[in-house]
Amino acid sequence: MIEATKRTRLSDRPSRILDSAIEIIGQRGYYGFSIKELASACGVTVPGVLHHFGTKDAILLAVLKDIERRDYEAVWKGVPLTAPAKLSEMSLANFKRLLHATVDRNSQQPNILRLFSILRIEAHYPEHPAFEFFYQRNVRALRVVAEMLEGKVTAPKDMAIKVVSMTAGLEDVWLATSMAFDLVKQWDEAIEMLLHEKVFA
Amino acid sequence: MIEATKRTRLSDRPSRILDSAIEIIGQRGYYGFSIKELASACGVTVPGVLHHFGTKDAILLAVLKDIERRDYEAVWKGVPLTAPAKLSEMSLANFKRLLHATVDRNSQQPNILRLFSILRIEAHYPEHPAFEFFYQRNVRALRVVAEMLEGKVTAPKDMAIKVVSMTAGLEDVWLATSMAFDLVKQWDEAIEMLLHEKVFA
Amino acid sequence: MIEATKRTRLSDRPSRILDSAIEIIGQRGYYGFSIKELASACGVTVPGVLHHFGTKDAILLAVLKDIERRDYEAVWKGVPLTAPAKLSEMSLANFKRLLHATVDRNSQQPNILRLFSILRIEAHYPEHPAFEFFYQRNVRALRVVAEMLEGKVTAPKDMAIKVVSMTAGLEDVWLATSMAFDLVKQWDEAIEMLLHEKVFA
Amino acid sequence: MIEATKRTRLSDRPSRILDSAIEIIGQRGYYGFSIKELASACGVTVPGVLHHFGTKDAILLAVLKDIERRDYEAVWKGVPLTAPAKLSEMSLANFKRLLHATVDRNSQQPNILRLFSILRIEAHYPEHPAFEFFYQRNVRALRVVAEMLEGKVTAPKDMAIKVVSMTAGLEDVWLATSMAFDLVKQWDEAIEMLLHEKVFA
DNA sequence: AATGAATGAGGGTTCATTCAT
DNA sequence: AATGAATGAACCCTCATTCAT
Repeated sequence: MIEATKRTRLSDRPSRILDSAIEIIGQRGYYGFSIKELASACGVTVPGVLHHFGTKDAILLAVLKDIERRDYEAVWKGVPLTAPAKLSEMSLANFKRLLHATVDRNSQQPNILRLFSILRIEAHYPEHPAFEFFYQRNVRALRVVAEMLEGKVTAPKDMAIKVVSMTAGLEDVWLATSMAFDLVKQWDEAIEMLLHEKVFA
Repeated sequence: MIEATKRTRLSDRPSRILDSAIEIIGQRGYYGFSIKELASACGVTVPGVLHHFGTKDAILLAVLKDIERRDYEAVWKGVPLTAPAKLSEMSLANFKRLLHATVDRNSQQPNILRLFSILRIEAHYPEHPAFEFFYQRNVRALRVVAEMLEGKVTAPKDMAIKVVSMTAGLEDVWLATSMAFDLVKQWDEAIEMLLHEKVFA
Repeated sequence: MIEATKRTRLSDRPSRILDSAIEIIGQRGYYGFSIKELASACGVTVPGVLHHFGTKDAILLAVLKDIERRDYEAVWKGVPLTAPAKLSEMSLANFKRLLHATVDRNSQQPNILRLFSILRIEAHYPEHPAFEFFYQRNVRALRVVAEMLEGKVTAPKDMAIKVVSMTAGLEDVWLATSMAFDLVKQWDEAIEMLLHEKVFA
Repeated sequence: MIEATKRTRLSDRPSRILDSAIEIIGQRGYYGFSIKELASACGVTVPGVLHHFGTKDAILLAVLKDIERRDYEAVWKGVPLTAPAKLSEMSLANFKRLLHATVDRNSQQPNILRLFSILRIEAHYPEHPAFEFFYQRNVRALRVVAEMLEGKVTAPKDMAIKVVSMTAGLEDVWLATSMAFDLVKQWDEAIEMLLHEKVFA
């Protein structure tokens, strides 16, 4: 039968399944995504997929945690400031650099961006399996950005809302226009405009 | 059930169905929404719903067009400028006033806002029944805003991207935080910051 | 749903489904019985069956209630004594006559007997969907028989246990031996032996 | 705990598996019992269980034979009469003593009793893996009891049916009432009533 | 002795839809 | 205008079992 492709390395399958899941969930969201589609997309049977993750919801959460972990390693690992007290000591330039790096990374993996875009909205509904994940994530994002802006703008919490909203909004519109503009450039300009107010404060 | 007997001449049942549909689609999106749930939410049978709209996709489009029509009547009807050539003649103050009115109206019907939020993202996928609707709507929004900004900012198209993104982003974050901040106030401030660059142009 | 006559003229399909369900559940019990088998046994599709009953558990309960209703109409309807106070006024001869009629009827519908035999035991487990049904039924049987024996034997409750147990036991053994003996005759003799103690009381 | 097993040598795992199996099968029967549940109930993997027994059916039969063996050792071992010809020579007092001991033992291990109760009924169906086991067991029980009663009652075979039925019936009702009465006492009394006829014979 | 991987078959249930009434 | 019946397809998930390790 199949000699080469059938028996692969041990941990190969689960991560290949997660990769396929990102693609599919990124297109149809959680409700439009089916295990069967995922299974046949990576050449496994449906129970074969469930053998590794147990449940549809578990697949979703595994995908989210995997992406978050990789993002953390790629962007945030180098940043030594994790204690909340220290976040406010970050310079404005470093703040921009950090968020710029995040947006830049996002612009290079649009399928992951698409997944987060759609799930973030779907998960507003409390019974959604990723509700908790995104609620926490959103709260944390607003808090961290606000802390970073502490002492640099007049109303850090309000500015955090605007910065986070602008970032999410630009990413969504970017995807909606089939990536027809330079996401990073637009974001850089927008951030400049938003933070320019500091001068007058 | 007793209420159903005193039906008005023009059956208000279709519009009551649409109201329920807004609620449900706004929570679970198109894929997570089922006709059965819609039917029992407004006390009709499933074929009873289909009798009026024929198809699940048709329900979705009917909802979208109904909302768009009502929005148009509420916000845009008073604006005399519809011809593309005339849009650029609108004053910056009127431009802000118009968008402000839209955001203000949206903030008063969060369930409709939720519906547009989720569908806008879901419909990125070309096979989604509302793909065409949202693609056109998005293109039109960017074009109209850009035309309005013509002659008022240095890069109207770029600014349109930022304004549209900021609006969408704020609305999403507003919903995600259980409407924990004043959407209109944040939007007003953000628009001021974005359009402030005009001074230096 | 709550209707006296199950068999509607237009479509006897629900009652034909119940008849097939008796057969199958009587052989494999609740856990060994599948809707698919039931469906193809009476020429319907699986959703066709579920259209009428909604759920596997609901089928089971519908079967039980249908049988109980028919038994009530066939055996107990003629008995005017239903008020607990009146049960003890029943003569011993009438008591025997009533239970005899029940056993006689059971001996004529072994498939229904088989169904009750297996479910009665399966339902000892509290999570079984028929647990409540059989628990109540068992309590009621012991209570009713005890009341009937009031004033006729020295220990009515103990005798009720023996009578009920003997009846159930004989029916089970009868089924287990492929109905190799005369159930009614054995029951008549056994009851005579059990109630003979009255002489010495 | 009861140190009943004598295979204490290396691996008591098989017997621990059997103990868990008794519990589960006793609650849900053969059809409602799954290897997975059994496995996780005793901290082994599914193939781990199958490694010892090979098959689901084999587990069932191993359980039955193990119980039968222990019952034989506990109750019947002391009885010297095994040759059919000798059974009829047993005194009536010894007959009662022997069956009393069996019922007494059963009353002390209700989970095993439950298992036999449910399987005995389930196995009426010829395709059940324990059909043969219980059919033989039932035939043997009726024959052995009949032989024991030979020369002591007028119709030994009929009386055997009643004695066996009464025993099984009392055990079932006892379990159904959450063991609310004294099983052994009820059985003793019932047997007295049934065998009282000897006086008139 | 014991496990992780994988699978074919089947479980109950929901889905959007058609059709006769 | 509205319903009950019915269905094919798809849903997530569990089953007992095999096999390489």
